[in-house]
This record gives sequence, C-alpha cells and structure tokens, in this order.
Amino acid sequence: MVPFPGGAHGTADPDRGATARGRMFKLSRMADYGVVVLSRMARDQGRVVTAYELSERTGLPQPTVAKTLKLLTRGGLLESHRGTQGGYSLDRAPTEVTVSEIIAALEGPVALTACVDGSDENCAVESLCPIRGHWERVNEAVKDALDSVTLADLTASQEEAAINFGRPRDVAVASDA
Amino acid sequence: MVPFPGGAHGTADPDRGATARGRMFKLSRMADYGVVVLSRMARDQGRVVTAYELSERTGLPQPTVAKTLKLLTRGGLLESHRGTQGGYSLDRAPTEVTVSEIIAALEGPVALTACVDGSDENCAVESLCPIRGHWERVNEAVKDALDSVTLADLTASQEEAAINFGRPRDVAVASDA
DNA sequence: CGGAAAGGGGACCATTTTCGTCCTCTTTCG
DNA sequence: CGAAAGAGGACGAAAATGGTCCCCTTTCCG
Repeated sequence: MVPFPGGAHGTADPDRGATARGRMFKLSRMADYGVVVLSRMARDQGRVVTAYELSERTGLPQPTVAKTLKLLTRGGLLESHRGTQGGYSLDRAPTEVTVSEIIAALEGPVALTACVDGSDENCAVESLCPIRGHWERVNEAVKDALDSVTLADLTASQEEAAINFGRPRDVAVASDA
Repeated sequence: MVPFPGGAHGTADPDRGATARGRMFKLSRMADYGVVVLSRMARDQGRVVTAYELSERTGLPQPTVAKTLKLLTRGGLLESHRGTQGGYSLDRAPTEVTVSEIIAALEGPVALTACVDGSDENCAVESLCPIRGHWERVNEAVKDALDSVTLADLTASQEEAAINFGRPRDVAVASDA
C-alpha cells in the first residue's frame, strides 16, 4: 500500500540508534496532516475550499484529507458548508487556534494514562501503585505547553522554512517556560 | 495473554465517546511502569534491590520489570550491580530526576514528527509542506513541560492519592489558555 | 575454583493501534 | 430533480507495542 511514502513528513525510519526504539510523544500522522491542511487554509483565510482542492494543493491523498477535514470540523476548528459549492473554511484566525486544539480534534483529549482520566477500573496494582493520579501534573504541564503554541506560530515564515530545508536545527531550545 | 489486565493503570478502555478514538499523548505503558518502579525504589533510596524484589513489591510481572530496569539503567537513571548480591539502585535524588528523562529512557528522545529530528529524507510534500521544522516549537514546549516535573512530584503524597482513589477527575485538562 | 545469583542484550510473537480507503446517506445549489 | 459537496462510519492492511524467553557475562561466596 503506502500511497505516498512516509506521510506528510516521513515517518519511514525503520531503525535509529536511539536509546529506545520509538520516538517519545509520537505525534500521530493525522495531527501532522491536520496542521499541514490548516496551514494551507490559513493562506487564503476565510475562503471556502473543497477537500479535493486541498488535497491537490497539499499533495496529500484526497480521502485522507477529507477525513482530516471532517475531524477538524467536529473539533470546532473549521466551518463546513454542505451541498454544491460547499467546502470548508477557517473562520478563526490562525493566532486563535492552538496546537492543543488541533491535536485534541484529531486524536482525542489530553490524557497520558488511563488512571488519569476517570477510568477507575482495573488498576492491577491498586494498593501498591504509588502514582495514582499524579500523572495529572504531567498532563497539565503538557497541555499548557500545547496551549501556548498556535497555528500561526507553526505557519510563520514558511518561506524561510522552505529555504532552510536541510538546515541544522538551531531553532530548537527556544522558549524558556 | 494479558497477564495482568490493563497494566499498571489499566488501559483497557475499548470505547469512549470522545471526539476521536484515542487519547492524545498516549504515554506508553513502559513509561508508566518506569515511574511505578522508580517511585517504589525511591522509598528506600540508595538501597540496592533486585528486579525480582521490585516485581514483588510493585505487583508487576518480573520479566517486564526487568526490561524496564534495563532501559532505565541505559538511560542513566539507575546504577546496576551485577553478580550475586547485585541489583539496581537509584543514586540520584528523586527531585533530580525529571519525567522527561524517564520517558526518554523508555521511549526514546523527544521528537514529535520525523522531520523534526534531522531526518531530511522523504517528505512527500516537501515543496508544499508549510511546516517543515516548525513542529520544533511544539516539541520544545512539550520537552520543557516534561523537564519541569520530577519524580519527586509524582511520588509526593502518595498516601493522599491512595485515599482519593476513585475521585472525580476535576484536575485533568483544566487550565484555560 | 566452581557454582549460583544476579544483570545485559536481544529475538520473537501476539496484540493493539493506526491509518488509509471506500461506501452510502444527507444536504444544498442551480 | 440532479449533481456537487460533506457526514459518518465500516473495513482491512500495516506498523508499533508490549510481554516473554533465552543465552551470555559478571561477581560473589563457599
């Protein structure tokens, strides 16, 4: 299968010599698509675009883009217009859309472990479990972090980003908080 | 299989009516184990314990605990002692161990998308991709958040937590912005 | 000096998630 | 009323995760 290798940003990375296998906080590919799509929409903010047009413009497969758009709509990030001449529009300014919302729309609400979010069932080590509920602190921290970054932040200076393709990532380790 | 239902905190949660299926930032179960194990070790800080003892004390299966301990050791969070009378010890104070480190040891370094961490390969929508490198900001934010919570924070007032077993989750996903 | 108690490092398999696609229904414009 | 869109969900293939096991090395102790 794999219609376009590695998705939007290439997750095809069979082995890396890291400490452990994966990548901590692996953002789902859907979320990635979400941002790509939203960013593209931000360029003609307010305008109504169809899923098909967006798929063309982003280079992502149409069915996937459609799915993404549906989820973003449910999440309250897009306004949908049905019927002929329909499509989707971004009615909020990119500065008003947080990454947290985007991810929440595509992956569900923020919650790290099961015992964080109200499932009081089957904790096999109930009596011993020393954490019980303390992941919430972490949860909060992450949520706050995600709330602090907006779609606009991600979209900003995209030209620059295009130019710097292949750059050493000096950008990292910015903000203090 | 499923030797002990739902792992340390119970991930058995077939369906929830949330916007999307999953749980944003699903922390891997390994990380959960890691914290459980480390917390238990923190109780007799400095003392050397065997994987077997820890498995008994936490209620988690021995092989899994062993694996977890190995990873934590590689990650530099534990000191291991081989041979008879060997075991593991926590030589840093719980206040000096960040959640970020724990997760990194068990899941790999912080990185949200592939194009964040220096892999400049196969971005299917290279020319169109408006983000290219801007996830780094998010990445940073999350990393910082994780750096700000220590093992001590998670372990603190565990008695209290035990009492609040089954509480309504007012804490979760609170904060506004 | 040899055996038993530990940990080290992987291989391996089963289960769970994720994701990408498709199909059918509803809405709305012309 | 018909065509162009979105809504919603079912499904199947592929990938990630997790849990176990096995064999090797180290070290203590008799």
